[in-house]
Amino acid sequence: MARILITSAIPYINGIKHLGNLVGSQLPADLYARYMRDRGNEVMFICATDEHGTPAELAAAKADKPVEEFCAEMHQTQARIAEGFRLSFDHFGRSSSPQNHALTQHLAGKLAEAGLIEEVSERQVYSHADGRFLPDRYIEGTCPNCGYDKARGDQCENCTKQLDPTDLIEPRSAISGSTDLEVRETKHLYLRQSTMKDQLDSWINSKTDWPVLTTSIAKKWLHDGDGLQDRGITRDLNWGVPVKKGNEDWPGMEGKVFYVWFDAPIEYIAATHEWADAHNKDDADWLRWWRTDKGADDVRYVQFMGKDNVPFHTLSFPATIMGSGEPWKLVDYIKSFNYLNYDGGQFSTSQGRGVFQDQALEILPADYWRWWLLSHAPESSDSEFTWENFQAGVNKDLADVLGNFVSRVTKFCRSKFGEEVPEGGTLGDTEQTLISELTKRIRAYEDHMDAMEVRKSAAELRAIWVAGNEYLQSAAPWSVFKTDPETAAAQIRLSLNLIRLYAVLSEPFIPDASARILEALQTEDDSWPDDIVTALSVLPAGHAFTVPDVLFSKITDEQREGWAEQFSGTRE
RNA sequence: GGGCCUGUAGCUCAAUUGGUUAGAGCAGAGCGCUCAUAACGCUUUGGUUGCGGGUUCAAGUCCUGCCGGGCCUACCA
Repeated sequence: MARILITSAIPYINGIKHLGNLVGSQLPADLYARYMRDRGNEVMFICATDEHGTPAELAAAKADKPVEEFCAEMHQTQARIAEGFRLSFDHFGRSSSPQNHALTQHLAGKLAEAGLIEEVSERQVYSHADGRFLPDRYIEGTCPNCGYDKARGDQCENCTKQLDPTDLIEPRSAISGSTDLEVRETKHLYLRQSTMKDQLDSWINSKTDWPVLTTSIAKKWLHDGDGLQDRGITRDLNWGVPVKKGNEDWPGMEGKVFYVWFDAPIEYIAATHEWADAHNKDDADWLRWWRTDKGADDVRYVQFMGKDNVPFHTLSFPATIMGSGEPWKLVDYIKSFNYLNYDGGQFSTSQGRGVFQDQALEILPADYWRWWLLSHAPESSDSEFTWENFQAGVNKDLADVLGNFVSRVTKFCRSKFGEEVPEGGTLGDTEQTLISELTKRIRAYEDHMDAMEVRKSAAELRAIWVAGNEYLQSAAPWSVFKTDPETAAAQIRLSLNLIRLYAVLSEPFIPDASARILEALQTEDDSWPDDIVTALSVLPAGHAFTVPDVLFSKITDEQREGWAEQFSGTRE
């Protein structure tokens, strides 16, 4: 039994996320966590909300709520949605937790002791009307290069020229529109990750099994231009982790907080601490996942994230961990994803384009989304959601191939033998053929799941479902029954056991349907089929079951057309 | 501008890292079955692998030049 630590990139707090966010990290992480648990491993699956930063403050202001209250409510909302999608986090934490405050401050103190923190005085734009310093992107003005009047302070979207906010002609706040801006001197802490470049480089180079997407992004940041740059890890904001050196005040840093990208990944660790506290456990219980000197040396740590998160997880966070000089667990494998597009364009939060997570759950059960999204996960390149593909995939795979198989077997049994597993008869060559095919396919499924090959796993699972229909067609118990009911009984006994096997194998993808099948079969035996023959004899002759309701009803053309219309434009 | 990824059947994707005749699912066509959610099974149509050069006994795979799509480019996260 292995110990697997799994983290999903933590979703930002400023609103409800769309399906792209789900398929890019949380859903595949959940698939892997469920599978690893099903295989009997000890799993710690952690996620959280990422709550700090300017956008959170602005979203709270827009909602006319104090930021603490806004974040607390939105955390609850996101937690409910995660529950709705059956994301099986061991803990869903908050980056604003006291545990994260303490750990972030502690690690900053350690980095300072190691000489890896530098104080830098810099000039930032302050807006009197907004009462805050403005990040470059929140300053708008006329581009000095092309004259575009909505250029942002970091870059002109029109001519793509990189800008400094002070380059802008007639700069104004993007928040309030105020032109009452002032350049102020302010002091910030920088993480001297440039001094760790070689260490990070050799670490990345040692990860030869990582996806190209992951390592190429890391190498680009390490070697591009002047190489890895130092990074500011503090901000002039109210909402965040106050800058401290461990428990001590940090002279000159009063009123400042750590930058959200500094404290967000630390929350992976702190959330595990939150988990321990929430379950009345000791520090040792969470430290054994994270400290290699306290039991974590045999932990395999896997991170899931969208490609936009890769630099922070391959460079900044490892620099924090390594630089601390303490034996915190470094990530062993990073599974990164491309983006999911919506019907020919990007999902857009601001334009309300695409399907948001709360809306998805309102129109269809979680399993529909889980199956389609995972079987189309954007692994090798961006992938695309269209209503036609979604309808076709869900109807064919879930309703016709799997759902109908369960239906035809249980209903046939009920009509010919009653609602219990029939006895008598023996198995023949057709059954041997099925068993050898299942054995081969299930081992392939395990290999793909172990390798986190999401789409290939889904395709193999589907092929396993298809094998059941092929078997029924060649065994044809409905004709055999007319002349040889004993043999038909043996065939149906095997088929009923096959349904249980499907429930077990499918659990990581479609946990609700899996549970409903096991309930209908009136069994709690969900053990993994290490041996197929054994697994196909779990339900003995005489075992009672019930015929389940339709597992997956089909998406109609009318529904599809209605939803395509409903989600094309602005969110209600 | 720079870097990276990507382009394979009408659609969504494979192809053991250079090795037989480029494979699956969906959609289309034909046949079969009648237990089942008009479901299932079998057979089948469909490709000059974006385009042009090159290396090689051998190229979807490597090199090069175009064309198209996408992402990142460090103060949104």
